[in-house]
Amino acid sequence: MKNTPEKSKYHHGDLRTTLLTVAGEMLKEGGIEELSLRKLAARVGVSRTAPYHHFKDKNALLCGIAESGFKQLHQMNKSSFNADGPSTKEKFSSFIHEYVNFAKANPDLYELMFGRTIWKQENSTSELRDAAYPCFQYQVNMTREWQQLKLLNHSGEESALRASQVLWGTVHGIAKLLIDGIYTDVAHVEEICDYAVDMFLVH
Amino acid sequence: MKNTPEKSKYHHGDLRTTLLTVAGEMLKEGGIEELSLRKLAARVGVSRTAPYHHFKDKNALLCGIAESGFKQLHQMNKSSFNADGPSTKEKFSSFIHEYVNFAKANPDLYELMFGRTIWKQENSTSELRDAAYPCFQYQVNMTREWQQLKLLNHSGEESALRASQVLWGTVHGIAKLLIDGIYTDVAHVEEICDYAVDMFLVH
DNA sequence: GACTAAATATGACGGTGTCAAGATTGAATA
DNA sequence: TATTCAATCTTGACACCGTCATATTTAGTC
Repeated sequence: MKNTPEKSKYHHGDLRTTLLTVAGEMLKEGGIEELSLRKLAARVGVSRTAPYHHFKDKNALLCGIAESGFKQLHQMNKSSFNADGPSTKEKFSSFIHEYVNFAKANPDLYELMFGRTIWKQENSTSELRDAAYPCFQYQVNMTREWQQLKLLNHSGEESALRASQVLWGTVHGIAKLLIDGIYTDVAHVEEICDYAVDMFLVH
Repeated sequence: MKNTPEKSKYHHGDLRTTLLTVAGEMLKEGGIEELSLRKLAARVGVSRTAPYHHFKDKNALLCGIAESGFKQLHQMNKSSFNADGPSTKEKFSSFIHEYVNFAKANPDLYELMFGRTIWKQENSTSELRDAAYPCFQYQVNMTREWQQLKLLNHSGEESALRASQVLWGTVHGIAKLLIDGIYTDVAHVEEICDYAVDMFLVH
């Protein structure tokens, strides 16, 4: 029975999900550079090559981790945007803050999700793309609404796609500079985000 | 004589700079993942451990490459900002475009310069920081001037540092999303930059 | 010419991802 | 129930990698 998530005897029975879970833990503990297939296998208590029956290679495993990250991020955006209480302007501010804080709270996961390791040279799994693209698209949709409500500073012809690319670029850039250790004053993240919000809002 | 850059007989005589040059070439050709100390040594025609007499470890070599990258970037910003012809508004636009295009033209170098490999966990050389920090500071100075000329959209108390962090975040984020293969429509870079400029300018 | 320190080379170690081939197991079939 | 079979797991091996300890060669100085 595949559906008993309890540990079987010799055939692990649930290796795939276990690998993803433990790999996620290792990522959180020691960063991507501490995550090797061999250590992972050892920690799960399985031989070095056992993971290869569930993931084509290391890249596929990383894609699997990133995939769940995008689902998380997408969910976060949705529940924030669909909240009842706050005004649209507040929701825009929330998006900026929550996005950056997501990256700040899960630095290594975020690094993996948006790193070239996964995206460059056809490395991305189709499952990963199926999780990531809707997440990207949702950001465009949010931006379209903000734009239609005349919230965003801009002159000339409007484009939800372009505006979204700029907004996303901004939060992504701030997050990256923070995560990678270039913005060293982690304490001031909220101030930076507030300032970004203010620079984008029409006054 | 140290100052003869011609190839000596057995003692290379100029290994340090040669290593930096060739490593830069390899970076451009095959990306950071193709750049190993062993391949580099082989290509230069020297034993595997010879580089260790000129760089403490691989990280120090990478810092050396990044260092020259920051000097390039700094120089680019300076000459653009000090140009005689264009208006201040045009210079602001130039900064955005040139920054992103620098990253686009030297993707692997840029990746290295701002990657966690170099910056995380005390990896950065003091020489690297001496090249990078003035480059960062210059961006703050440019931003201060744009701010004083009331070019940038914003309400409330102004901060050159915060504004610069947001602007830098934006160009960095756009560059990264581009480089890492997430923005796949490389052809539209200029449009995205134009849109960013428009969103930041006061109207 | 002898000496010293810098520069280079060789050998070795532990680590990595991954492939090929064999062993074990659970489930379906006969 | 007995047999077969495919999925799963293990062992062994290979080619890389960064880096250390050690030996060798060379360039410059007294």
